Amino acid sequence: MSVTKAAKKDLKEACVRQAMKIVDKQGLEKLSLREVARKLGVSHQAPYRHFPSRDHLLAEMVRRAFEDFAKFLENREQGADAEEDLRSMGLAYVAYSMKHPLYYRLMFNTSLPNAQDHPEMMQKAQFAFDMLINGIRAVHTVRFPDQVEERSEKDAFFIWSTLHGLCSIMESDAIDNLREDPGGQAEIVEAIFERLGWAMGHDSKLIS
Amino acid sequence: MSVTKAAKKDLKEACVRQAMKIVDKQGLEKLSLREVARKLGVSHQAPYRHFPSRDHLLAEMVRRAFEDFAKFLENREQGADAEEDLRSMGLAYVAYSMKHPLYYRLMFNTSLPNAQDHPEMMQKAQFAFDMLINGIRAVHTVRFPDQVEERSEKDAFFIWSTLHGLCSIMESDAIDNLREDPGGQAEIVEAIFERLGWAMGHDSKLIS
DNA sequence: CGCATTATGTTGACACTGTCTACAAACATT
DNA sequence: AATGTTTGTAGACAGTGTCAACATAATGCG
Repeated sequence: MSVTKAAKKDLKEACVRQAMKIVDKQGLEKLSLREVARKLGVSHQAPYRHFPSRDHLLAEMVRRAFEDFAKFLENREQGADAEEDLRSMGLAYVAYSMKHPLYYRLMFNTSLPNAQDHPEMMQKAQFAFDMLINGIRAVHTVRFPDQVEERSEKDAFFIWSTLHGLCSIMESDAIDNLREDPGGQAEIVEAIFERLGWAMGHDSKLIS
Repeated sequence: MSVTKAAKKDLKEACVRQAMKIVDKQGLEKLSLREVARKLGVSHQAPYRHFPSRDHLLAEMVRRAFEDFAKFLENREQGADAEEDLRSMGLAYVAYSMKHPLYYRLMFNTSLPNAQDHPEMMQKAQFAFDMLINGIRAVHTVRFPDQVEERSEKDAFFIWSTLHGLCSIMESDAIDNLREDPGGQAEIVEAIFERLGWAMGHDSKLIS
């Protein structure tokens, strides 16, 4: 059996791959170390030689998900200007959460008991967040050159909050359950990006 | 033992209360029907006379959380005008998530395998969402009287996304972990509400 | 090479969990 | 009081994470 062979070669790698496959097919709840071992044709204790506990396997999966996520964001098609490019990154964010909903949940919905016990994981998360901040800085450098640092971080949390909320809500089917006129998540996504643009482009001197 | 007495009186009620207590103290993961029964001094099968499965107990807890949440939103201090009142509701939303983080997770982060199997729960969720939409309608009736229906639902999803994302992110300690200058979630909350206001108050005739 | 140390995998056990079945007690209704 | 229904109990089964003791394969060193 090829799987078993792969396991013999590098069980740690095989465990992670198999765990990802299980999460992808059966959801996070059904993931168990014992089933990973079973599917790989090894004893139920074999994975423990490579992961001190179930949470450590989880953390490694989250780390990879962040890595994959960041790579996906980087490979987006670049926009014409900074603003277009930021929008493109936002759309890529949402696209990823819809393409890999379980990886997305892995990253943002998995409550690791103590996240700071897994620093490599946090580092990848930080990297993804920095991508967002840099995109925003690029926009503000053009639009509000004298307020770049003042605005960027706050805008980053604002945009991230909105996108994360949107993705979480979309994944829960809440949109179709709560709307009177269901269908068309795309319509909602478009409306939200429109409003994000309004909030970002706001120049306080114009209105208040 | 008073707990046992209470259990004898109405075991179903006692189960829910005890389960809430456990979730509050030990987190969602540590919640088990058997421990609920143990703490109540009954056999491990007794709760099954009142809940067909663990998920049904979960669903009942979520239902109550939504009820409690809606009540909390209703009891906010009313704002002077519609706009102030909507802001007050948003702040109450965030305040609740910080005051009862585990109930909040119960509502929005608990992945019930099949949510539509628990209609009473969904109904309470719908009720809470309707409160938000009505608050927004009140604002638009004043501000954009000719676009109320056109804007309200989309704004509702926008605001909800942002608030939900904000609460999720705050609960995960990500803010303090990702910021260079940690501390002061309040600062972030304020910035986000400011931007929500910008996006809401936007009149397309003014800018584009 | 051969031996010793280490890394890796196996087996069995323990304490948990949710849930099924079979039984007993308590209660209500006729 | 007899009967049937609701409610709680006891035991079993399959599943889980994890610990301890053992076996084997790989590695490095004399």
